[in-house]
Amino acid sequence: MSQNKRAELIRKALLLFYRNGFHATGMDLVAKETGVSKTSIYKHFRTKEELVLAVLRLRDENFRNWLYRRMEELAETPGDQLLAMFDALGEWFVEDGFKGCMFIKASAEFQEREHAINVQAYEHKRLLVDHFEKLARDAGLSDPHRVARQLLILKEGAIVVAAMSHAEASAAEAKATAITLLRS
Amino acid sequence: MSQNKRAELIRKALLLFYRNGFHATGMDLVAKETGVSKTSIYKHFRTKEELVLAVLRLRDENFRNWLYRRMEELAETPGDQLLAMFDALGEWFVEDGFKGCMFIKASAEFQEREHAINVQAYEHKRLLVDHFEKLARDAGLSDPHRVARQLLILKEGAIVVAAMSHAEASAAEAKATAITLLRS
DNA sequence: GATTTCATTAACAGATCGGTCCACATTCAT
DNA sequence: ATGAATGTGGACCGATCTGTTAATGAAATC
Repeated sequence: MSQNKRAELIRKALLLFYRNGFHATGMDLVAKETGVSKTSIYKHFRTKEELVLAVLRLRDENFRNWLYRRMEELAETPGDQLLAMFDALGEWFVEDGFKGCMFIKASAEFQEREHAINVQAYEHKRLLVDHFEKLARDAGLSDPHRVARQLLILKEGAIVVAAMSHAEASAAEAKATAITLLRS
Repeated sequence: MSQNKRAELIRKALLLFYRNGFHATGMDLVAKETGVSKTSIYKHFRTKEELVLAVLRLRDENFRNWLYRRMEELAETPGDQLLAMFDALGEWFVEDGFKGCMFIKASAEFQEREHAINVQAYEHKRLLVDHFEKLARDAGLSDPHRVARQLLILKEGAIVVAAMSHAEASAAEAKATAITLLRS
């Protein structure tokens, strides 16, 4: 299997897991939908868990790249970029395939805290917070670490509310909260 | 099976589903751990889904009762009670069995938005928002509905962050955000 | 062109899934 | 005591789960 086909397999598996959930998506379905036989899949991933981890790595890369780029496109200064994150999220919420945060869902399905999947999901959030903190520091805010974590809470909350109730408004509400936060 | 045993079954099933997840907890395990045979379980619940729904009803009742009572115990005025919610959440986060929000996890595992389980999870959040809104109105805040939804976002975000990283600090961070919000 | 190598596939394990059937134990009215 | 009714548990059902094996096809090397 070429590197291309491997990447394509991960890409398609991501869509399946995102749409149907991890436990609810069997490897037979993955094989059928990707057109790659189970034997070939298991040649490259020793277990389903390894495939899930590869999918989460791809998701982390895609999501952070998209979010960071969109934040830069929507605002100039670091402070405005932090606020623009919620505009970017609002765009995501109204996309057709939006189904909430894949890492929250992964964390919900694999509960043991030591589990590699949970560790990776947490790593994704840590990278986000680090980025927020850098922006907050560049914006000259007094407690960048604290602000970054508060913004993470607002982001996660907005995603959860949007996923459960199709309430695109949650992005705007979280942004309004962030504005009062950054002005305080 | 008496009404008592039925309630006991739901109570024990709740712990299993909360700890292990819904799909990952089979009915055989439920039978084994509750000491009730599958035949008896299926006499009272036609499907696993019905049992899950009963569990979520119990969880909704328990959680809201606990939260509302704790908010009242911790603060006198409606405005302070809204803030005290985050102190109550902080107490929850450090409890031994804390594993995040059961409704977020249910919603993550049963994705179809029309699914009865999702509808019920959303109903839980709606009842919370209604309560927040009532308190916000009693506190004389200018836009109670908006504030209530912003507080919901903060609550969900704090829970998600706490569940993924054992960061009890998230309750305090969310509270600090809420304070700036209510003062603005 | 023969042979080695590798990838792919269908079929198959063994376990577990949600859900059912049946034989039996218990209770109750007669 | 006896018959009907009810509740219970363990064995069982087909489907599906993750993961493997054996046979096949194609491509590459000599």
